[in-house]
Amino acid sequence: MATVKDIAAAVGVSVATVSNVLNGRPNVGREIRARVLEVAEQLGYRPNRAAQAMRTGRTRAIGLVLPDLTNPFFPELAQAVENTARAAGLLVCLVDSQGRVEAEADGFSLLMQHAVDGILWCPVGPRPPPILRGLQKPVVLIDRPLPGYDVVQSDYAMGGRLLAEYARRMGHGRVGLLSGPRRIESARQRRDGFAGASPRGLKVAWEVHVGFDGALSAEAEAALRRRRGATLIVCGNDLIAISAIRSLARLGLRVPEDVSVSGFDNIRWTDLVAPRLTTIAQPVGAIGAKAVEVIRERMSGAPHVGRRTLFDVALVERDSVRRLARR
Amino acid sequence: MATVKDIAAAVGVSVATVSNVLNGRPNVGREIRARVLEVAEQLGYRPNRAAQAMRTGRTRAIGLVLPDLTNPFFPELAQAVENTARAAGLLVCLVDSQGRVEAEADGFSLLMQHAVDGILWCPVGPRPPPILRGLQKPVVLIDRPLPGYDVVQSDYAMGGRLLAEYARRMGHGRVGLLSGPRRIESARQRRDGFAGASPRGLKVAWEVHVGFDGALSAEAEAALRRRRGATLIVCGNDLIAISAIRSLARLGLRVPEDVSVSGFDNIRWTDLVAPRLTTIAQPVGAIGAKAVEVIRERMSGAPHVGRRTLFDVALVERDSVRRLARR
DNA sequence: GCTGTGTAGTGTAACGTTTCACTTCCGGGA
DNA sequence: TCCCGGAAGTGAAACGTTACACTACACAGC
Repeated sequence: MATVKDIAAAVGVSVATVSNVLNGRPNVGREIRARVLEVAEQLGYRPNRAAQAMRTGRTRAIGLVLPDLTNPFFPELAQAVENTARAAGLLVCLVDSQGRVEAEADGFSLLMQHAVDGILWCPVGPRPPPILRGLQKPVVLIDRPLPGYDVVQSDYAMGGRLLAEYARRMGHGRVGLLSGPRRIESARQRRDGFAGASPRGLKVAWEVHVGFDGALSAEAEAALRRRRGATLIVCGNDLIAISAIRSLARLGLRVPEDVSVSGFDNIRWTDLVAPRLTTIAQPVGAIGAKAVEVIRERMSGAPHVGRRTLFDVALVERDSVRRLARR
Repeated sequence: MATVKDIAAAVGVSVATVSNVLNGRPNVGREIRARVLEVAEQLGYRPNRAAQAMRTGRTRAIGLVLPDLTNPFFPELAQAVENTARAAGLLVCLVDSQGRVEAEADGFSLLMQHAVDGILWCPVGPRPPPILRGLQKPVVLIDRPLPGYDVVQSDYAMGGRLLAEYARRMGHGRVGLLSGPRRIESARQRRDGFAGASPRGLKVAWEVHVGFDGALSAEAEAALRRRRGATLIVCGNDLIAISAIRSLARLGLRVPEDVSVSGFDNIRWTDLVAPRLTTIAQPVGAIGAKAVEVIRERMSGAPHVGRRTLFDVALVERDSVRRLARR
């Protein structure tokens, strides 16, 4: 591959001048500038990123650390991040921790060795791993806030509120909660948004916490069996909702005729399952794009302010929640 | 961050010796070796990949170029690839081309600038883009073969055969094909496997090609409306099958009571849709892991032999194909 | 005592780029 | 005529690592 040296030799100037041209510095005359650009083009010159990285300490690559690509929320996010980043000339380095903090730490270590310029991170745990302490590169959180970090996410409180109001409007008085993990902040926000909205006459009969991957614990199964008067099961995300529907089906209960179920995320395929899922849609693509934008600002020196960027969400009404007759 | 120089200074040897220890070269005595390792550990030394890359020309990073993370086959694949790669100390750089060859080419350019050691690629087009001509790094194809490249994929011919035999066994005599894109080799393999198996008494009544993303063309909709005696619709993948089921539902047809549908891939959620999809399962995780293994061999000098690694697939019998009464 | 061989360790150039400090040249003002 | 300032361009060091060519030394065999 062609190097600055080759260009310099071809044009008959010094490598310093070539570098100056390539980096748009002003101290080069018109003609030489033009010549250099021309030759670079025609030699198919591409800067050697490793050499640049070595000299400048910047790699023009970012890390994307995700908990589980198997949850359809994340591929969509990753796609948006990658596309936005590539448009800005940034390479995306992927880590999928499969929900394990040790894998996450390994991933960070790898990313740090490669000296990525910044990290987009959706954390699995409630606190940053020690290895991040020694990182002087910007980190921007996606979807799940952690104290002291910038974060880009949906307005989950709004989502919870929307759901609560909708439940009331549809005549539901007692609901059961199949919430996401206790230690994941975004799960808590959804839950608190719902519980906190509490329109008159809406009561949370019970609550069980389960994983976001939709695997139901024995406790959750038991809760679905008993139900204690709940006419609507409000689930922490769509995966949980789909699992709940299946579980209810095994109990001989039909959704929404016998019991209603709501989801959260509006992942693709939620309108393909039966019944089609009523859920909260979030602008995943916009979140990914915004996250890249934020980290780019941070990479170019913007101060870290622990800022939270929120996106509006919307109720998507489909078939899994039934309107109850007014008593 | 600590460098070899720091270690050398701390131990009181030359940087060359430190490097020799770190790279497991033999010409260092026991004691010094131990000292160096100890100090490296305690200084939290991590090799600077950029500097290594510069010196050796190897980055210990690989590219993963995918057509569409939105298709559930690929996240699962990406997860397997990333995990296997990370276990081998390799960083995965992601490109999602959204099915566009220009985006694919951009991605390659980016990966080449960053000098990845190899590329895992699931191509969207029928031929490699020109930019790949100038690449001297190994490329291994995943899922979709291209002439002259190594490829790791499922035995799609076997899948097609399995499906054909099953169809016959279930009493279906005339089938319609909703095949994947004509120009994608893996789609062709599935199709040919099915059509080529042709047990006695099994007839392909019609065939329409559609995209792997499950968006049905007007022609496809029309074919589903007419059906021309087909009792089973054999779909190129699960996304197509799910779309077909929806489309049939809009026509007032129930699956499998009125018409049967089969899928391909066994993506997650296929047992959540209604009816649960009968399909062909492929070992996605194993494919991803194997692909990493193959590219690692290639990276360490194994010759390029245009080798094809095939994985067995299996029929997953669920509810979307009905047994027909023997006439 | 000499040569040969093997082990342990070192000095330093090189990879491709950026950047600081420097030189050279030219024109204008005093 | 001399000096100054700015514009245009250059030399070379530096980033962290590796690897080649080398030295120093000990010891065995004759």
